[in-house]
Amino acid sequence: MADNSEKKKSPAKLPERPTSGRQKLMESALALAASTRSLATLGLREVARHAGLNPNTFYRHFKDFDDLGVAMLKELGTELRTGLRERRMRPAAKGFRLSDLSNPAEGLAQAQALARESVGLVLDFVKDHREAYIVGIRELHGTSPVMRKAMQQMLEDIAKDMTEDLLGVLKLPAVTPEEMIEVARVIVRQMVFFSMDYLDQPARQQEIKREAERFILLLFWGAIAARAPALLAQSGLKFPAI
Amino acid sequence: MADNSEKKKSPAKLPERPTSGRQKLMESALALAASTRSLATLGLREVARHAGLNPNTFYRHFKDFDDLGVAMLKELGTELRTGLRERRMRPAAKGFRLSDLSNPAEGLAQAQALARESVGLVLDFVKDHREAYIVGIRELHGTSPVMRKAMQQMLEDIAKDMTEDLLGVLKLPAVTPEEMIEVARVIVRQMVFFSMDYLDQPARQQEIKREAERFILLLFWGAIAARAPALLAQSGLKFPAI
DNA sequence: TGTACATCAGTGAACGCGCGTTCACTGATGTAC
DNA sequence: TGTACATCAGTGAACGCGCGTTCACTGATGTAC
Repeated sequence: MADNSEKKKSPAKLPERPTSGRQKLMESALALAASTRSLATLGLREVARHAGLNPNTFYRHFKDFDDLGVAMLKELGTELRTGLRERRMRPAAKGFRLSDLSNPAEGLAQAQALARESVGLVLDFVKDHREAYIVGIRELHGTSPVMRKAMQQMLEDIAKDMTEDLLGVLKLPAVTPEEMIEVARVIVRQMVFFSMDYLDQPARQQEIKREAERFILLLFWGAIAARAPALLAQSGLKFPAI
Repeated sequence: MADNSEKKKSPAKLPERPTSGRQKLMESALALAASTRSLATLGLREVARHAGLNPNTFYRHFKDFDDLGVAMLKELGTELRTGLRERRMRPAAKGFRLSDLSNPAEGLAQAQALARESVGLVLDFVKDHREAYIVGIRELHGTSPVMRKAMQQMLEDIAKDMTEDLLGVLKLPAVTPEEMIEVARVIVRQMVFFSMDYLDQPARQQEIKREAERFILLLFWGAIAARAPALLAQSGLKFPAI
C-alpha cells in the first residue's frame, strides 16, 4: 500500500510516462481542490470524472481517498519547499555575504536588500504555484490533524532554512541564533497572510510587496534596537517611509 | 428568509426560549464543525441528528445549509469581536493613559505592560471560546468566498479597534497613525497563529504567551528605532531576554 | 369566557440521486523459456 | 523468433446507503371577535 513508483526494475526506458492515470487523478484533485478550495469536500467520482477516467480506475492507483490526499500533500510539500530552497540560494550566490560586519549601517542596508529580494522570491513563487499554495494553506488550519501537522512542520522547516540564510548572509549586531529563529518564524507565518493578499488582490500587488518588506525590516530594526540601540542611532540610517 | 427573531410583537414574556430548535441546531453545527474542524463537510441530517431533531425540522428554521452557515458565522463574529472589545477596554480603564509622553522610556515601559495585558486577554478569550475560534479561523482560508471575506473584515476591524486603543493609550514617538494600523494588522494576524499554538499545545502556553509579547514589543521597538533611534539609545531601556 | 381560525415547531414516510465500492471482464505490455 | 503466462491500467454494470428534499400530517400556542 504505502510503497509506490520505485519498483524493482525499470529498464531505464520510461522514467516518466506522458500522463499516467495516477498523475491525471492527482492533477485533477489539485485543480478541483484549488477551485473548490477544499480537499475534504472532494469525491472520488468527482475527481475521476474530471480526469476523464472510470471511477473504478481510482482503485488501481490509490487505496482510498485519504491515500490520494497524503500523496498529494507530499508532492505539494516537496514542490513548495524545494522551490523555495532553490530560490533562496540565489541571493547568497550573488555575493551578498559580508566579510566585515562591524558597521551596522552596512548590515541594515544588506538586510533591506535581502528583505526586498526574499519577499519578491516568495511572492513570485506563490504566484507560480497558486493551486499548490492555496490547497496547502487550506490544510494548515484544515480538517485533518495529519495534514495540519505536516503543513506546520513545513513552515517550521522553511523558517529554519531562512534562519540559516540570515545567519550566513548577514549578521545583525548582537542578535542570537535563538532570536533569529523566532524572528524567522514570525516572518514565515506573516508571509502566509501577505501571500494570500497577493493572490486575492492582484491590483495591490506592489503595495503588498512593500508592506511585507517594511514588516521584515521593522523586525530587523527592532531586533537591533533591542540589542544595540546606540549602534543604530549612530548609523544615521533612515527607515523607508510608508 | 433573511429576517429572524425581531418580530412585530412579543409580550415581554419570553425574551429567550430555553433551547429552541433553531438554537439547538446552531449549537450542534458549531460543536460538530469544531470537532470535525469543517463547516463545509457537515450534512443537514448529521446536524439534525446531533441536535436530536427530525432532519425535516431543519427547514423550519433555515432555508438551506448555507443559511445556517451564514447565521452561525454572524453569531460567532459578534461573539469574537464584542468579546475582544469588552476586554480591550479594561487596560485603558485601569489608568494606563499617559499625560506626559516626552519620555520614550516611559512610553516603552507602558507598551510592554500593554503588550503583556493584551496578549493575556486575547489568549484567555480564545481559550474560553475554543469552538467559535477554531471554526472561525478555519473559514479564514476556507471554501466560501463570502465567509472568507467576512472573517478577513473581522480581523481588519479588530486591527482598527487595536489601533484606536494604542493611539489613545500610548504614543510612540513619531509613529504615525498609518504606521500604527499597519503594525496593528500584523499583530492581529500573528495572533491568529499564536492562538492556534496556544490551543494546540497546552503544555507550552506560558512560553507561547511570552513569544507573543516579545513579538509585539519587537515591533514597537522597531517602530521607534525607525523614527527616533536617538531617543531609544538615550533611554537606556533593556529589551527582555529570550 | 368561549369559539374559530392561523401560525408554527415538530414528526414520519417516501422520493430520486450520487456516492463509494465490488465484480467480472478486456486489451496492452513485459517476461520466461 | 515464437509461445505461454503474468501483470497492469482501464472499463461497465450493479450493489446498498445516506443524503437533501418534499408531502401530508399533528399538536401546541397565539389571535380575533
